[in-house]
Amino acid sequence: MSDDRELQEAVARFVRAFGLHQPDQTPCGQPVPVSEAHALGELARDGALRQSDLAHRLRLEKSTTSRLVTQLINRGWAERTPAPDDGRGVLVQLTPHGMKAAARLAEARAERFSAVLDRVPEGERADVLRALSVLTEAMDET
Amino acid sequence: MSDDRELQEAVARFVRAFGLHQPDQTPCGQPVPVSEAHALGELARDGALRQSDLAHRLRLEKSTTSRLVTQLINRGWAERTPAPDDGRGVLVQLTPHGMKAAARLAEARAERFSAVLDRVPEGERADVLRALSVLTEAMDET
DNA sequence: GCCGTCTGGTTGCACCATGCAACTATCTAG
DNA sequence: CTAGATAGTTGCATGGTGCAACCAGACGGC
Repeated sequence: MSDDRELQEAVARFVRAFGLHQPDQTPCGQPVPVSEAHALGELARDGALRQSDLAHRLRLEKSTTSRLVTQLINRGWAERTPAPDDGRGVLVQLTPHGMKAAARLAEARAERFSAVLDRVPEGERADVLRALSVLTEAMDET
Repeated sequence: MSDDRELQEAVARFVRAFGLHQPDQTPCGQPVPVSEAHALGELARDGALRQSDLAHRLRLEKSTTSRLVTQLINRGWAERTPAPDDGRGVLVQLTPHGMKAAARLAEARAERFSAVLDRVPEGERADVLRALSVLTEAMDET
C-alpha cells in the first residue's frame, strides 16, 4: 500500500526543507562546508581518529576523506600525526582552533534545532526523536 | 535541554545513513543524479511546470534549475516549451521517455523504502511517517 | 630473511551541484 | 513610452565524490 509512497515523499520533502543542497554552508547557516562540519563533529566528540576510521564514520571513500582532512588542516582546524602503532596510518586531531570552530558550529546547530523543536508540539518531541532514530537504524540495516 | 543535541545527532546520522553524499546516484541505487531525481519526481507528479516554479519547489536558484532542466533534456527526459501566458517563461514537461525514467525511479524508491519500513516495527510505522512530516513542517517554518 | 598480498593514504581524472553576477527578453506600472 | 521587476541563460568560482593508479608499511607463509 501507500506507506512506502508517503515515506518517500516525506523524506524528499525533509531533505529539501533541511537545505542539504547547499555545498558551502551548513543547513544551520554556518559558512562551513557540510562535509567539514560532519568531520568536525566527529573529531570534536571523539578526539583523535584514524583517517580510515573517520572515512568509515562519514561513509566516504578514503580519497575523499584524505582531501577533506587536508582542507581542515588548511583552515588550521586539524593536524595529522603518524599513527603510533601503524607506520602507514595517520591520526587526525583537532587543533585548539578547530575545537573552537566545532564549538561554534555546535552552538549554531543547537540554536537551529532548538528553534525547530519549538515548532514541534511539546508532546510530540520525544516521538520525533525516536522516529528518526528508528528510521536511521532501519536504513542502516538495509 | 539535550533534546536539541539528540536531534542534531539523530539528523546527522540520518543524513549519512541515507547516503545523500553520493552526487551521481540516488540513495536508492539508481544511476541518476540526486537533483535530477527530485526534479523528475515533481514533474512526474504534477505534469508541466514553469521552470521558476520547479526552482521554488526544489529550493534551488534559477540558474541551477536552468542547467538541471537542460540536463534532463539532454537525456531526452524533458522538453521546454514557451509558456503560453508569459513570453519570458518556459514550461518544462516530461517526455514519454522521462515518464518511464520517473517510473523506474519511483519503483526503486518504493523498493528501498519498503525494505526500510520492513525493519521498522509494525506499530511504529505511522509514528515514523508522522514524525517526519512534523519535523519537516517545523523546519519549513524556521 | 623474502616474496606475495593486504591495507592506509595520496593524487590524477571525470563528473555532479550550487550560487552569484551580468546580460537579454519580456512584462507591468505610471 | 519609460523605469523597474521578473524569467531564464551563461560565465565563473567553489565544493563534493568516487574510481583507478600508485606508494609505503604491515603480515603471513616458506
